[in-house]
Amino acid sequence: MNVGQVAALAGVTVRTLHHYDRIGLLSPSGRTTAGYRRYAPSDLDRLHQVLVYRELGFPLEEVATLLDDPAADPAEHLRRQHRLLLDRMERTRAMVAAVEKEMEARHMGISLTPEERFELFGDWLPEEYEAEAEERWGDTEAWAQSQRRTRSYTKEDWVRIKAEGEDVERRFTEALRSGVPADSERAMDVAEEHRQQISRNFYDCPPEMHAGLGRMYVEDERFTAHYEQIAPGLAQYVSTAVQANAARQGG
Amino acid sequence: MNVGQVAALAGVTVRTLHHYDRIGLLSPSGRTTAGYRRYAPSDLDRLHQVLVYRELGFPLEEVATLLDDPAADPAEHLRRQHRLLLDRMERTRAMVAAVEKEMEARHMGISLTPEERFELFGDWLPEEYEAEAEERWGDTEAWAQSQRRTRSYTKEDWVRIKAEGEDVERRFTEALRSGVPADSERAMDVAEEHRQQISRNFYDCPPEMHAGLGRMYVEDERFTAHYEQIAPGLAQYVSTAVQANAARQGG
DNA sequence: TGCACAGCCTGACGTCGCGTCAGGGTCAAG
DNA sequence: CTTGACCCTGACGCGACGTCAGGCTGTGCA
Repeated sequence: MNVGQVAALAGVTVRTLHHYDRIGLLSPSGRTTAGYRRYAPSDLDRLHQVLVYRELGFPLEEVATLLDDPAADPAEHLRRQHRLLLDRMERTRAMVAAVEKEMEARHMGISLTPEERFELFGDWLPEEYEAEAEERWGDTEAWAQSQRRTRSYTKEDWVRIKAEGEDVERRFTEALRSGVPADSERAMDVAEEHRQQISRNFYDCPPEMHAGLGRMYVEDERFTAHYEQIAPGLAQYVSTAVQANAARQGG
Repeated sequence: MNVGQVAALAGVTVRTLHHYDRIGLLSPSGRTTAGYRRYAPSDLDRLHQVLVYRELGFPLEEVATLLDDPAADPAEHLRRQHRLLLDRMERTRAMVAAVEKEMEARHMGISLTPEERFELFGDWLPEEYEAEAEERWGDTEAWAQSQRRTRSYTKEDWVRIKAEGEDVERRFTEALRSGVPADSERAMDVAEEHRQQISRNFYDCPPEMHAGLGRMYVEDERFTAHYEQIAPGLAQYVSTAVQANAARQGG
């Protein structure tokens, strides 16, 4: 195969293949008399490995050493790639969760701290941080207030949305107080309205995601506190109702 | 906050913040009399957005236009980031599946075509490809043979592993022929041995992953053909047994 | 009070992984 | 035998920083 064909097959440019040849990462196993690069099947195998490692963020030089390691059989590469991909999955899942948390925080008018927001970036060393935090950045409450002030809301929208939210919370509280079980139809109906309210006012929130929020209400103290402040036991109640409703929707 | 503090918090280098200042992507809202950069809370918010978009692969200039768009409120950024992260999840999931497929192909001695391997890279246009494939790359069987020949196995290991695999397949076939249900204990036990064999000889294969392989046996004609060639109905039988065994393990 | 040392500043050059010409040879179809 | 698609080798450019160099600032402690 010629460069152009390989490039088309692999989804890279010809220039990329030239580059890989130049730096010795992937040299075609043959040339025509005219100097055309000719790629053999084994070259394609190697190119594939290169692209996977590249996608995983390895610098090309390191890819070369990995692939040129005579003690590494193909299965080892596959295992490593598999492991790294699972790592990426986990990282992405965590980022999705973080974005959803932020969305929900906005929804509830809670302000996350900068530390929480940056938690996913860099190799976070909590113990190193904890001690220095106060000294370095002083009064955290001032920060939080500042955060709150700098948020940009259209006043009237905010008022309406807030009223809607409080209405749902009030109905949850009533249900809780009158002893209606959290997985009852009544509670689930309020949960469903909660979900639709989020979808209308903030972001598309399918049942599965709503269930994730429900879990967060009991797992994250910030959100737990918001509900517990309204009525003791409300966090767990809302959490259960929301998850039950999601299960009902799911089938 | 000074640059160093912001850098530590966000997990980037000071140089990166200098760079973002220089290109106008993120200029601190203040300076001390000595010229020190002073970052306000709102600067941190922006930095966070920058890092998320950067992580998602946006060039910095585009990040700037996104963030400077006056018509885009914070919620819109969150929604976009959420969508893009879900896309990435899906892509990663597909790559994991591809690697697992490749591992299993090796396990069974099946050779995937280069097209299959590259399927995930570049925006794959199958219809454009289909027609030209034969003309451009000729006899696919020759390719496949070549692939097979270029694989590097230690002969004796390969013989042993192959014998083990055939043993399990034989026991599956016997179970099928004697009318034992695929979700019976006997069939599941063979499935479990199948799983452990993979784990020993090829790659760590937890029950969940094994279940994924089971699904592939009926969904991918290449693997279906392998089993159907041994005995009609074996592909579905193995698939069911493997998934039943995974369910048994899982709880 | 002085000074050591961590932290900040602004150039300026280097690196990595290519993109993008420029200038010129090759090959299959018509 | 020409036309147009495809190939070659430089060579320069670019994005997103890394990495000094040379010099100013801020602070803990002797």
